[in-house]
Amino acid sequence: MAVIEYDARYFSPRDVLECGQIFRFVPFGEGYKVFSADKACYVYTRGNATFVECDDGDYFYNFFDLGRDYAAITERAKSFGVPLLTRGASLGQGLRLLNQNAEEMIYSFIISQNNNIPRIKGIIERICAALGEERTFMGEKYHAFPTSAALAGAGAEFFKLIGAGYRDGYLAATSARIAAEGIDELYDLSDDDLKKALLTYTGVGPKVADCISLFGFGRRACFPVDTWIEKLYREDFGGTLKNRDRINRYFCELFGEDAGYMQQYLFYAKREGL
DNA sequence: CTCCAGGCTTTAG
DNA sequence: CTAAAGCATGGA
Repeated sequence: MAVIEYDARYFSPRDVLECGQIFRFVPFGEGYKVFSADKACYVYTRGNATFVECDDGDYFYNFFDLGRDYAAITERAKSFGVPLLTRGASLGQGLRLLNQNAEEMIYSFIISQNNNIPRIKGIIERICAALGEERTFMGEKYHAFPTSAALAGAGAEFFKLIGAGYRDGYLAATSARIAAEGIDELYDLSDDDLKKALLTYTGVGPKVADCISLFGFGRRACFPVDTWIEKLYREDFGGTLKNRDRINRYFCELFGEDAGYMQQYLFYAKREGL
């Protein structure tokens, strides 16, 4: 069992997990058990340090983005002089952007559309329980996120049955395509070309493509615009645009290379009612 | 009852 | 090109 230790000021399990970038985690012990692809870890804060216990230290070091300096990122966030962003970067100082499995992100965010986080978590949990390979971590069983082949084999009826709603067809079509083609060619594309490519998958629109790029491909310049961002755009930035693609362009130009981090601080701040 | 949730597809103008 | 209807589900 590998154990990673990190400065808790810039690594808060709660902030990292409860900000909507990941849907597979459960409260456990002093912190949480977190599941990604076919792996698991136990993350908790004790004193001034946050610990990650797992079987694959390299995977979770990268997963939690521990090679990156978030002191610099929060400082840059505060430099814009936007009250909501400053509050988000201050109270959400322990937030980090995760580097998650790309295929898991594709399916998870297709499910997320026009949906709420508790229900998204439930749908994903039922999919994993039914189709994911069984594994063991810390003496307890869990299920890996299913392969695209397993998802494709289940078909639309299965997704309907476990409560995915109208997204059943999207999941069936996209899993069938990925099971047949794979996604290897996506990794080398530029940000713009990756987004265009993602938009060709059934059930993936602009917002979902940005989430997949940001959380699944490490494209930190992406800025997903959802209902919360649209609201804070109006209320905290005095924005008047209505088209989400234009709002996306506005924020990307404003924040540049690390727009994705700023998006998370803003999303966090708005949802926490800061 | 209506409204909303990390929106997308389809159709109409 | 933009605008709007339709879409499943569950909680507030």
